[in-house]
Amino acid sequence: MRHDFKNIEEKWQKKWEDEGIFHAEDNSDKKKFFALVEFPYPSGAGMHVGHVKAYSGLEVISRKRRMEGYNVLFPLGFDAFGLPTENYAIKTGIHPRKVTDMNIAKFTSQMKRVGFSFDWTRTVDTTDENYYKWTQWIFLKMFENGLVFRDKTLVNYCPSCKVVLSNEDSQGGKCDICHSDIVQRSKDVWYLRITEYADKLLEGLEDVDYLPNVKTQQVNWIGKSRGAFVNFDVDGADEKLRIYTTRPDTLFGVTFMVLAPEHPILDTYKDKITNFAEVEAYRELCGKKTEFERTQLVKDKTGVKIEGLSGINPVNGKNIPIYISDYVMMGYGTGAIMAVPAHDERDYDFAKKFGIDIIEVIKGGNIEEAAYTGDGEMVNSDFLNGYDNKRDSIDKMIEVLAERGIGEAGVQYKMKDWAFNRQRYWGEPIPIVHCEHCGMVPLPYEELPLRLPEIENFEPGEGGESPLAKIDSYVNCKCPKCGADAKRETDTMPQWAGSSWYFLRYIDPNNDTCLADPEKLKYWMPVDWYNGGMEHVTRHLIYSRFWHRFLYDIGEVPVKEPYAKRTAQGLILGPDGEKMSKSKGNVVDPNDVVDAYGADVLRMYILFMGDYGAAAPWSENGVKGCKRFLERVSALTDMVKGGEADAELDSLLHKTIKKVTGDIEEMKFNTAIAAMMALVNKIYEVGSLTQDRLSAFVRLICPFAPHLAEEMWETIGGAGFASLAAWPEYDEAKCVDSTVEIAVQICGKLRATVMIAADATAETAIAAAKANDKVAQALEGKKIIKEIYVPGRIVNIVAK
RNA sequence: GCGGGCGUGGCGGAAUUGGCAGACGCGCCAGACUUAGGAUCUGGUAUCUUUGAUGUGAAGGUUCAAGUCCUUUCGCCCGCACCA
Repeated sequence: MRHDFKNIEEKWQKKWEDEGIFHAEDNSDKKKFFALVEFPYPSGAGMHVGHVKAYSGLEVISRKRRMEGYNVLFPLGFDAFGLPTENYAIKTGIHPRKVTDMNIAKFTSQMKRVGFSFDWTRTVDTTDENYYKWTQWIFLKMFENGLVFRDKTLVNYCPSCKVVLSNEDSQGGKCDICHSDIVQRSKDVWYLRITEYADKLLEGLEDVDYLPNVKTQQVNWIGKSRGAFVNFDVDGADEKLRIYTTRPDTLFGVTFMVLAPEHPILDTYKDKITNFAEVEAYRELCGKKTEFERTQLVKDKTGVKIEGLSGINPVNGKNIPIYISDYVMMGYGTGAIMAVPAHDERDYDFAKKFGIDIIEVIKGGNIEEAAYTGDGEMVNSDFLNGYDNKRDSIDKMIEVLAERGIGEAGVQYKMKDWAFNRQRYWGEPIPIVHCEHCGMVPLPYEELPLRLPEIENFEPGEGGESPLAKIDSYVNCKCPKCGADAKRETDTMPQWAGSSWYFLRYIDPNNDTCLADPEKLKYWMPVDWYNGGMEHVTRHLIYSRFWHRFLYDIGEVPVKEPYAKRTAQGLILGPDGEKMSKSKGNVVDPNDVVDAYGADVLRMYILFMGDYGAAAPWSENGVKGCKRFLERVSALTDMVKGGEADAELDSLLHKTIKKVTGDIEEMKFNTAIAAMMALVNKIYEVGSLTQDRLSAFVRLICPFAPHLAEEMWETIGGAGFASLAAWPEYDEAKCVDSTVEIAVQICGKLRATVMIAADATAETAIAAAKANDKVAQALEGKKIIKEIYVPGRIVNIVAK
């Protein structure tokens, strides 16, 4: 019997929806399970196979949890603000609102066809004014708590998208949206003070169950380092030059200093700098380099010596030259460094090029040839001589120096404050008014949401200003504080704003008096399991942990960390093993697979193709294999017979239930499916099975192939929905074989296998092994030195 | 450069964490049923000089026993990257 997947899939999807069987209950005594997947950006291209893989993991786990009796919240929404929609609107003239609605409708119907068990009654849309009202509300709360500021600094700017980007959005010097080169521009922009939460974000990682590499990546991104700030007197200036170093132990090796080209002290003392023209020329040269070029590690250092100013080394009073060079960044530390060429590779390269002294202060290397960055005994260091920077910690060094009034302990982070704005239309308006008298004034909470105005032209301004700046009726307003004429902020929030708290809104999606009801938050939070892509680890995952921790600090949410557990799925590669892309023409459309093979086959194949966390190439033949398997499964209803169950088959069934139950929890879906395939092969070999064995199998496969499972469940007269039936249990006793086949090795080489009782003693096992012909033959004339029996596994006899 | 990971048949991948390497699937080979097979079913399928030997990128080592642990080395992928 061939099953008609099109009809049965439509039939069950409709029944599930009509009866609302996947709706999470709000006031329940049941144990809760909150499963979260990263909500999609509803692009015009529709659903991608990557979406299916990203959601299928927790889909299976959520379905299993429901069958285990949990109250499951497994929602999906749409992260719909963003540039692609806006660019499409610019190109076609269709309003972003319309484009978004169309795309959401398309995505929703495609998701439903896959049979995902999302609770569609809790969908959120970040572009809905009832949603972004609360995004704005959180922004104002941050403003109120001093976490929002405006600063004119060098920012990452994408000339193609005409927007300012955060550090997270310009990794590798490329725009995260269009991949063109980022340039540095001086601009007045909004920042969120995420650095204030750096330590809290680090500490929070200790209490959560994240994949180890997710944790390490976040730790590295935050990049906390401990060191010391040291002030150097400047000959020729009446202010001190402050530097940050993680190696205060090498202070006696300092032979020069380097400033970032943008360092403000240069402008303050430009009259004293006799070669200021040269300095200006070098600055101009650096300005032309992109941030990416500038951060490339290059052996060939460039720089200019500052004539007229020199530094004084605080430990020995020596006069040392000051240089500017672009290998020092204004954005990290103080924008100035003490250079120790003997023990730092970059300083070494610079000193070699400019002919500066190299003084060894740590023994262990050969400074004639290269910088020595290792540990060792300290020399040429006056009062520090005899210390060993391996034995004595950096903290000890800082202490010794501080006693002499040199430097103080300090901490630095690689993470920078979050540039929080886009000069575009399709984003949350920033609810701030600029008033001549009162400065930056937040909109009163009761005036939220601040709606996006209806406009015709979405094109951003040439000078990088928001299209909203052209709308006078929007810009001109009254100051909420003094009532005078004022101007509204025209920047909008970046893409990541709406996604920084969306999981909270699923809990209470229609609440219009607060983010979400505190009682409901208490029941549902934290998210029990969050699955998503590795690409979000240093963006969304950091941002949303920051927002959530802030909301905790102001008492809006009941738990510190939003996500108790975080896993990640691997990419699906094209059939050629390359990353799928339109230009390579290797994209597989999941909708075609659903059309040709059905949703169950698609789901099954995506989970079977390999390790869930690893990348794996698509294979059309692999899809066919899964189709074949499901055909064989569907025919099982014809094989039901009464009478006694086959004992061997029964045992395998219980082992399979145990295996699948455990594998799902570890996201080892591929081996779970392999075990079910092996079971089906065995059933075919036996030729029949009993009704209750089939019932158990149908429930077992239900999370993977739910439509087929429902159909079979109905055929065999199961009550209600298979999706809500009890998860099959296994009998531990039946998972243990009474007799086992064990391997017999002689000197580590396999010679035979023998059947013995599972609970056999070492003596009987070894005796049984020796009784084997081949073993006896191999042992003939040899002296037995050692006999090993590993229960249920192996006998190894060592003989000479 | 730093951090993380990986390397197993023709292919995707398994291996109870030190205990019979290659589960399961694909592909391939043979057979059955067929007018037909790119459908279905059954059997086979690591390699070789096949009573045996050799095999998990390479070379050493620990062990009764190594894909798994240690050392060295080669190659690939991902993240960060002149972070002072």
